[in-house]
Amino acid sequence: MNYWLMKSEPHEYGWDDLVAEKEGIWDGVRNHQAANNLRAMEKGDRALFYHSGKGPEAVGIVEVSAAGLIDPTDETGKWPTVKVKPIEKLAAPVSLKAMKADPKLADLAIVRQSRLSVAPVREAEWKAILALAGE
DNA sequence: GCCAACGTTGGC
DNA sequence: GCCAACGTTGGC
Repeated sequence: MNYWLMKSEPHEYGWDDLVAEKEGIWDGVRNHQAANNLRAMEKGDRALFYHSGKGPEAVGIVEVSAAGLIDPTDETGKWPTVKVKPIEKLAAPVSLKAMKADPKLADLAIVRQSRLSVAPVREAEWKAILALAGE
């Protein structure tokens, strides 16, 4: 089981949109580092759903429901994607500020490189974030 | 193949 | 709205 963090602008595609759809496809990634992370995902992996922009915070947990897909919006047929489904909304959202303030999360990929839209999360980091969420 | 210029993303 | 970080493009 691997853990990830997936970032989205809530105005473009937010947690509520995913819940309404029941399953979402994570298309539109055109960044090699993020794409490599998408390729490394396996069905059953868990990811934090993170809202970027104003008041950036992790809001929910999703599960990878299909992995190893090709982005249907990609004309070249090369960029990867996955499908995710919502598991649960966090009891309390975890702000980027709170993550940055936690010494256990000092090496978190998203803290170190804010522009990465799909980032790995270590198991210890995952647990630390859930603790911050009051889970 | 290097590097400067430019564009985009995302936090503040 | 600004700026830092990063990626991409294009001239040489």
